[in-house]
Amino acid sequence: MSDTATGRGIRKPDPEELGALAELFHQMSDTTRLGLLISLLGEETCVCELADQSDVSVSAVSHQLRSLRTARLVTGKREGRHIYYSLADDHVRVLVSIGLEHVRE
Amino acid sequence: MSDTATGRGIRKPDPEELGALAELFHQMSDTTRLGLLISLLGEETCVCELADQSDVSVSAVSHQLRSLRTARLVTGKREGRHIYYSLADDHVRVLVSIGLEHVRE
DNA sequence: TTGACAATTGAGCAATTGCTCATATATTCA
DNA sequence: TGAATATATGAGCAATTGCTCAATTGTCAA
Repeated sequence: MSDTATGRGIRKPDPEELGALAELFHQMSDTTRLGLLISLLGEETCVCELADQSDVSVSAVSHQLRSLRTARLVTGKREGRHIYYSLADDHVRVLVSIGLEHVRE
Repeated sequence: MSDTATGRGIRKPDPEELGALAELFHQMSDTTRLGLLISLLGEETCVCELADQSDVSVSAVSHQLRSLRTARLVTGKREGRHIYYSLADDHVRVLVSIGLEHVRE
């Protein structure tokens, strides 16, 4: 069997995958970005509303959304003056869910 | 229902939980620490062997293990001159697994 | 066109991070 | 005891980070 290296069926990542994985967790490691992601677990939300919900400036939110966008964790679509952001896929939902389970136990 | 705020059954974390969650992901956001955690997905391993497997110094590994220990992601037990580290619980395994799924898709 | 609102962007700065190097502690064995 | 090995730790430094502030772009409506 090829995945005994890590036990229980996880194939050890090569350096490139390791870097990408670290980057994924890095995006979720800051309270501002993590808060944005958690807000987006619900419905798609515009920047100004995200800024209201968190307690950081619109500018700071926009900077962090850019980071999340570049890392392909969120996507935005313009509707008139507003840009509505949403989660790019469902992995974030699962990661947050497991993470919270850990933190709350 | 109380968990619609985030959709699909995740209750929104309070600020303290948010901080703890960010800290959890922070521990996994550095390639050195993440590499250590992934090494520990297999069997418990001593510091010198962890240092061999990664490509950082023993000192750097020890520093990062301290960080992981403080965050309660790993535990160490001494056996003679060696200290064998292992994962504190199974959440890391699941997080790495889901994360890799995301990165590899 | 003009004004107001929404969002992005770049520069700059304080705080944090992860390493190295030197030193200290712990354990075993001769 | 003293030497050798394993690990931990503190200081210090370069690199990174996340914010603010000011300026810019995009969109709508009067």
